[in-house]
Amino acid sequence: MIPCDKCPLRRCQYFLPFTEDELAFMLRFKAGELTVEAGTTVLMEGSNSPQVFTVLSGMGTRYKTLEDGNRQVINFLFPGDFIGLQAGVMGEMKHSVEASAPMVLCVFNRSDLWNMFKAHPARAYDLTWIAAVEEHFLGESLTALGQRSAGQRIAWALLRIHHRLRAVGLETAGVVPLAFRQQDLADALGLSLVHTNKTLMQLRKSGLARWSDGSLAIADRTKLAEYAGSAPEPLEQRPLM
Amino acid sequence: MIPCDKCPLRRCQYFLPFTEDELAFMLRFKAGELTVEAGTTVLMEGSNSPQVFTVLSGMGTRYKTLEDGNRQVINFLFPGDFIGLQAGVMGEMKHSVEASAPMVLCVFNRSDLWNMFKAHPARAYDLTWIAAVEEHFLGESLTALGQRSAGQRIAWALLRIHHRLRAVGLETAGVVPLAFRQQDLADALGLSLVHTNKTLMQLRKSGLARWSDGSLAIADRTKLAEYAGSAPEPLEQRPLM
DNA sequence: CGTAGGCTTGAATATGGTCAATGGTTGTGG
DNA sequence: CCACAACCATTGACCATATTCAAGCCTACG
Repeated sequence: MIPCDKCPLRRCQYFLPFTEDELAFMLRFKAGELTVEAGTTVLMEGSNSPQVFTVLSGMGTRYKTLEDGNRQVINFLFPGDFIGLQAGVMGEMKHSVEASAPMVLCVFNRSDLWNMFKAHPARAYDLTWIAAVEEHFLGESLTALGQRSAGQRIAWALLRIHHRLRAVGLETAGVVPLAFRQQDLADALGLSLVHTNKTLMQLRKSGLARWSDGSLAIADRTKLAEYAGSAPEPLEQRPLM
Repeated sequence: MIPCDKCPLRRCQYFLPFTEDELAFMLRFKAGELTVEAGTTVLMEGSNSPQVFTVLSGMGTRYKTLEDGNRQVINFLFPGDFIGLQAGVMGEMKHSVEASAPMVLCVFNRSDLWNMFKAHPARAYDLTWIAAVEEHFLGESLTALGQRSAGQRIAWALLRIHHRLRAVGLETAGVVPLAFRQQDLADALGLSLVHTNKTLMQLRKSGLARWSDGSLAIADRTKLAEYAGSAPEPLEQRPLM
């Protein structure tokens, strides 16, 4: 198990640094590590997990399944993302979590959360901050689904994913690894698989973005952002739990 | 100014009750009241408000405006909703807030938030809980936009609004007041105004839901939920800030 | 009385969905 | 080593849902 003081994520500028005090707390707070292979369901909608997690490495999806079998991917999970807040404070998960690639998760005990609020207000504040960031991103997603065309949505999603992976140091010469299926993206953006495929093909042919064989290459982010109809967002720091 | 111990919202079963201790804290925490008329912008995207709010009465919208002038309504605001978390913890609002009807807001100083985390972990925990509830609702909205047809979306939205207003005691014989324009609903659901209008008309003709002149009447919630393709959700309690 | 804002309606159009079939790759068992 | 199944990506044809455009109506308000 990687102790928090040796956590590779702490080297990313994307995350706010820990104070000595916080680091000491996290070392005790981290209860273990969970390694899962691609395809594993980590948390189930409606479950009452005794644990909460932080993604240490790998990728996954949060999603909801509807009565009619349709699926909505709420968002994609990348290193540094916190999982299980709803179970943590509300007592029940409102969506499921599945690994799309081999994943390593830091495990925390839900019962320790309350202690954190009592004894470590700074960490509690950070957790709320993380929740606010999540809320912000969901608002962005909602805006994409509500106001953008299929092409713009896909461009926007690829940009956002690229941006997020760059933030955790997974980019090399404009290329990032991407472990999802086209179906996942389609389910995230409210598009059919067929249309998603055709649109991705267009982006590929126009040279704006190339996603195939688990790799996403974006040559000119500014141009893609223009196509997506969204300003390229700056890299804002956020806390890491 | 209504002191928190006399807050009418506390009488709603929808909200978890305060302990004596919490009530005492809230009495000091509440810094004032803000009364605005319909059409007023309470918070602007990008602003760095020194205050955060709770809706005491009235209705409003959270929304984002895009480069092209399009607008996405993130959600509707009702009594008991907390506003400004993002500015509170992240330092900047990511959406705007506008009053759709005369609104009274409880005002809190952003600078007191950190004191709350240090001195009142139970209230801090509740704030995180509120954030998690918000996240849950946004996920539901995302699912509605991504997976449901126009008719289902509108039925779903009307149900949810009805449900929320019932929770704060604003229902009388299946009827709730509703201060929004059709354009607001259209912008919330990613539909055009024209199509929203026609769909509302259909719901009216089929007798499932009747929204006109600022009143929404739902005769049979079960039937409407069936039409919306969603299970009628139970009333879950949440904290009030 | 004139204007503005919001609601209503019809017709033409387009964006994206559905259906159906094919190809490539991987893994498994005979 | 080959046959087969499973899974995912790809493509074409057709169709439906929802958008856009355009106009008329009603009410509130100055």
